[in-house]
Amino acid sequence: MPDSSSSLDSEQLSAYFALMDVAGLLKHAVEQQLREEGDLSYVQFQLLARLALNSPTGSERMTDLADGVVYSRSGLTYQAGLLEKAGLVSRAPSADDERSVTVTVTDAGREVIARVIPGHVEVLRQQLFSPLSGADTRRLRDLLVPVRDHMRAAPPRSAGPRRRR
Amino acid sequence: MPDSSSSLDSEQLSAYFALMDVAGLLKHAVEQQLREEGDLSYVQFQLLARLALNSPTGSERMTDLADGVVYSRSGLTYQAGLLEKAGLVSRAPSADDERSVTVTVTDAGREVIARVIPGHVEVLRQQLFSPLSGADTRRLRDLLVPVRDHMRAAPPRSAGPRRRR
DNA sequence: TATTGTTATACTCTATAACTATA
DNA sequence: TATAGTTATAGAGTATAACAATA
Repeated sequence: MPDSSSSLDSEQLSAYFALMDVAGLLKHAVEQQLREEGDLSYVQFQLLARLALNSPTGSERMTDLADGVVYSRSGLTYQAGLLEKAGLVSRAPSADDERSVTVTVTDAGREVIARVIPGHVEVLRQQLFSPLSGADTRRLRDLLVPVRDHMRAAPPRSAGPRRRR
Repeated sequence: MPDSSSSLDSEQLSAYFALMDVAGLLKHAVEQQLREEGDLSYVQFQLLARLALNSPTGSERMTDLADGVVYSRSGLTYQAGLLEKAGLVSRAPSADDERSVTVTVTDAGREVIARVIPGHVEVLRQQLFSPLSGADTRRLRDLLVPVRDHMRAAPPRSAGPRRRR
C-alpha cells in the first residue's frame, strides 16, 4: 500500500506552505503598521483588541488572556507589564478570587485601538482581501474556522504534563 | 454611502483572525517538533528545506535565500552562520560573481531534513489536515496561492526606499 | 495540594547602521 | 555608484524554573 501515513500529497504540501507564507507575510506587514501608527507589537494589539472589542466589560483574568492569546504565563506578565506602563491597561486583584488578577483596558487603550484600526484595515484590504471575492473570503473562513477549533480542542499532545487548566 | 473603505465585514474579520490563529498555532506546534527532533528553528527548517528540496543543485545565493525566506540580510547571515557552524550548510564565494556567496546543503543537512520530515508530516496531519477533506485542502490551496502571489508581487508600499533589488 | 501570577534569568531572533569588497 | 554580504550592536520577545500567595 502507498505510504499514506508518512508523506503528504502535493496539494497538502502547497496548501501548508501557502498558509504559512501568507500568514507570515501578512503578520510582517501588519506589525509594521501597528508599530508605526500605535507603537504596538502584534501580541499587544491582540491583547488590547481582545479586551476592547471582544469583552463586554473590557476586562479579563490573566489566565484567560494567556489561554486565548499567548502561550506562556510569564510572557503575558511581561506584555501586560508593558501595556500597563504605557497606561493602556490596568491590573487589579480580582474581586472573587484573590489569586487572580483582572486586566482592564483603559480609555487610553481604547483610543490607541481606535487610532490604529483604520490603517490596520487598510493593510488587510491591500494585502489579504484584494485578490479575494466575497465568496472566496467566506470559503476561506469556513475552511479555517473548523481547523482552529480543532487545534484549540486538541493541543499538541505528548508534551510533558497537561498544558494547563 | 457605507464606509466600505474603513471597515471590514464580519466575514472578512473572522477569516483574518482564523488565518492568523491557525498559522500561529500551527507554527507553534511545528517549531516544537523541529526543535525536539532536529534542533532546528522554523527559519532554519525553511532554509534547509528550500535548499534540499527546492533547489536542483542544493545551492542558492545569500540574496536569493533572503528574498525567499527571511526579511533582513543580516538575519540571514546570522542563520546561515548557525547552520554552517552545525555543519548543515557550507558557504563559498560564487564562481561568477565574487561579491556573492553561494550556500549549499551538506549531506549532514540533508540527513537532518530527512530525519525531521516524518514527524513534521505527522504534526501537519494531526493539527492541520485532519479536519479537512481532500477537496477542502485543494480549495484552501487555491484560495491562498493567489494571495501569496499577490503579496509577493506587491510588497508593503510607502516604506522608505524601495526594499531591495 | 493545586492554582494564579510574578520574578529572575538566559537565550533566540531580528533589524539598523556602518563597513568591506567587488561590479 | 550600486550591489553583496558581514559585523557590531541593541532591543524585543519568549520560555523555564523557582517562588509567594491564595483556594
